Amino acid sequence: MTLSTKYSPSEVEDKWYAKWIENQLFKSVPDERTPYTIVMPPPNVTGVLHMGHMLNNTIQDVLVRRRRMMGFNALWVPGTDHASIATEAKVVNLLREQGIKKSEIGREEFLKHAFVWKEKYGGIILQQLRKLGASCDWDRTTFTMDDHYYKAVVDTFVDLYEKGYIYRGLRMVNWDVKAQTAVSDEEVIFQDKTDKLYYVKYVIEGTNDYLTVATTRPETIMGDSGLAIHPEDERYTHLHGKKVIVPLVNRVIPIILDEYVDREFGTGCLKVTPAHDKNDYEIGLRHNLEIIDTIGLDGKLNDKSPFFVGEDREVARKMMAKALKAADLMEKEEEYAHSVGFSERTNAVIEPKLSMQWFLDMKKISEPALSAVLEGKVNLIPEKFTNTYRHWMENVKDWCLSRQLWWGQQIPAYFISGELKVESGELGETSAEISEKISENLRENQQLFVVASTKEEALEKAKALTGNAALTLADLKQDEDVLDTWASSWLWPMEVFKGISNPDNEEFKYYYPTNDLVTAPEILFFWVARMVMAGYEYAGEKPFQNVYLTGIVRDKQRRKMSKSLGNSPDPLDLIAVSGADAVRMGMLLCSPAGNDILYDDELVEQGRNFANKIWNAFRLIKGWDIVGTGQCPVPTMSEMEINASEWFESRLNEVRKTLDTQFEQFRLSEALMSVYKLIWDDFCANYLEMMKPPYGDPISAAAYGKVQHFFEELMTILHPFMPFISEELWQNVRERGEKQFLATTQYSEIGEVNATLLSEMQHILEVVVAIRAFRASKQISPKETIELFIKTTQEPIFEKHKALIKKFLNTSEITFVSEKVQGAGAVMVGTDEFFIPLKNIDLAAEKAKAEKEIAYLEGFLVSVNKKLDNEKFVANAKPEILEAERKKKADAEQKLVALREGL
RNA sequence: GGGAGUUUAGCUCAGCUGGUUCAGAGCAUCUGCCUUACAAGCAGAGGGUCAGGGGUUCGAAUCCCUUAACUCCCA
Repeated sequence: MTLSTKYSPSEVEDKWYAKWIENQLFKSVPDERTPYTIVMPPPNVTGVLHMGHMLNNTIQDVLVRRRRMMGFNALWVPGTDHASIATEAKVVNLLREQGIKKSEIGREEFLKHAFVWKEKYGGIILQQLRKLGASCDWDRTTFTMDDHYYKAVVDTFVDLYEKGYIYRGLRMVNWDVKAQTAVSDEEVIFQDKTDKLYYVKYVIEGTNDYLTVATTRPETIMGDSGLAIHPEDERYTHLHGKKVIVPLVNRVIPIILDEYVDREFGTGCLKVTPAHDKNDYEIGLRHNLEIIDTIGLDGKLNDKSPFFVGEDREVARKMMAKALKAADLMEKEEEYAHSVGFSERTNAVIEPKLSMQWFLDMKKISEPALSAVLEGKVNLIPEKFTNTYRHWMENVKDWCLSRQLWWGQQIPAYFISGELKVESGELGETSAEISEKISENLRENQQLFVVASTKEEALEKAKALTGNAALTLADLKQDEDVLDTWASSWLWPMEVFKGISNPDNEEFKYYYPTNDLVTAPEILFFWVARMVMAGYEYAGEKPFQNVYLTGIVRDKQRRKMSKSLGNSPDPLDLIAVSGADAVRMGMLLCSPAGNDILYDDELVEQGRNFANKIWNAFRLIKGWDIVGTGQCPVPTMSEMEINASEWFESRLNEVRKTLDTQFEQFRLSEALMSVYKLIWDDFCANYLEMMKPPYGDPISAAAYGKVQHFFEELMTILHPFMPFISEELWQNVRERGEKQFLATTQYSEIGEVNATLLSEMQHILEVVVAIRAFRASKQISPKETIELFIKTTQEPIFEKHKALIKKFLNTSEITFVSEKVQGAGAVMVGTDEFFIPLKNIDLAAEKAKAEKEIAYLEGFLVSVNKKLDNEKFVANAKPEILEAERKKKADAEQKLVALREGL
């Protein structure tokens, strides 16, 4: 068999993934074993695989594969999120291309289109994850709008409402004019933008004087209902209690005093437009100002505005500026850089808008979620996120649950008759009047709407509420809005096991709480924290034990990967070129928990090189002729082979122990590095070189068996990181049955670590390196044999490993001496001395080298002696440290003696 | 403005409760090698006053204070 010197992953990866699936290796059903469960953060149904998914899912796969091999009943549940805003936007766009308007076809028809779209394009990402090697139980793939899931979300809403946690309220929301919905604070992205800052004149009533107000939004002037100054601003003390005239509109509004005003900003005068700015709304409430809503839901000026009706806010802004200039009410305008909120989904500038929404009171429900993390029932990894988490949870704001969309779970509130929505205040109403009206409505609403899981139940409730038995379904009108997507995904760890819709089922009891969650810190609050809340509220138990927060994948210049920058490689291309194993390894090697990873092609290259190294180790082993099989007498192993194998076994066990602790602490990149070095340095560079028979010679069956065994062991510990190449080589390193797979092979017990043997070999290998360096410095070719004299106090060790030294250093002869050898180059390792006879030795250079070493050691001795002569050190230092210092001293002294002798 | 975090070799990071031969790894760099497993490789080598300053201590990358730069979260 001739094998290429290069490993080609593409031939291998698809083959094994298909076999794993065909044999249902990733399927899990409850049994007597301990479960290990991960639920995948469900990607958007609209999504395509990007580098962030790659990192995140690689980590999950590593964790779950390892547990599977540790004998746990390992389960990784995949799924997708319906992502209301993002998906609805895609469907709307698609329909628009076909000339169909959402409003024309109506809700039912629209949802049909949406589902068709979802079936066709949704979940591509899950297909792509297979390329990465994701070992999910695909039969359990869940969608947040599956029937049972939909019902769970609706029932939860009803339950929370009945518990009094949900209320309706008029709030300033972030309005996305493009998507026609409110979006959460987290979905607003602030970006720096340069706009104009307009300085507008507000004439003081009854005078010719005016105040200048700086604003970026002159189109909201029509909604002004006050002008605020700081109470301690001496420039304006004389104006307290006065009134000003709104430019062009000619409405008279009061000057109010509020400490919110930043005296440094602009002129220190702030126009207050309660309907169109969050802070202004608050000020308006404090001062009982009018709320004049002049901008409609579409972002265009409405008929409450005296002019520019029907113009878009951006257009109206320019028109207003022009009109102000024409009326000589504009003092000046200047360039102004500020940060503006954009919708994450549609990129539209967010319009603060007052509207009626459903809210969840977070106070009560968030308490257990906070203490769970503080008490360590749920661990955040890395720990530093605990602070951020606490800070957020202690200042948690109520959750706006409603979204003005159709794609999602429709809010199960039924209005008994007529339209009750209060969009905003009427012209001329004060905020106090509006608040009063709202609470009136809420009181009224007690009779006017009911919340129920189904329309039929709602009807019963409505009848009971109104005492009107004649009510029919036609008298009920369900709220048009859907719930925020997070109001479905917060149930994810439970409802993937139907833990909400059928709480007593066996699967839920078995798999819940799950073990680890791997996600991005960006969604710590609006997803992770809420899952913990839901977990305690509905299962009385945390949803997971550990939350591993990954970093963000950036490019080399620390820029986020983004489509517009074009700095993100296509993960599938990467896999096609370098193989999934290489990509996985590249991503993992440089991603300690919580740190951003700076993606670079070099990382994947390192993965590819590693795969190739392993491949070539395999080729070497496969190429050996074996004697001792069949009829032939079984030759025993040589002493070197025995020593080498005992050493490697200890080394393997040592690393496996290290791996256990590294995994416990989620130090995955370190764990992978341990495996990397074990394979490359210990196995390939050392062990295989020790075991390798001279060219053309066969290897004994016994020795071969050892090598084969260790190679298999290495494949098992490599497998979670690089599942494909490890499976491929494990399958081929010896005969396997049809149904045997590395992916489901169980780890062996970790054996003993012989520390003496390890340090012994370490010393020998150090000697090898030192003498190789000596050879290199003297330009002695590796082919040239050397004679070696050893002066040591530990002769038995060198005697034991004589064959190894000979092989590694290409020595002709090894002789032990008790005196320094004249006319030879000298090398010192620890207190052992080595002499290599040379034809022409540069005595001066050797002498200079020795003197340099002596000078260093003398200096070193001074510092050690300083410590040992210090009474406080001797009195305070721990005994083992004292002991170590004394040994340093003795060793240095001994070395000095040897060096001085040499001179 | 409030809070948190980071700053260790050219790059990315380790370095636990202060103490082994004057700080480690991988990558990158340099030198020499196409030595029949692997040039996607082998054998070596160089590289850091641990951000600056001060303090505590017999002893500080590690603890405290301070300055600076950067990052994130909240307002």
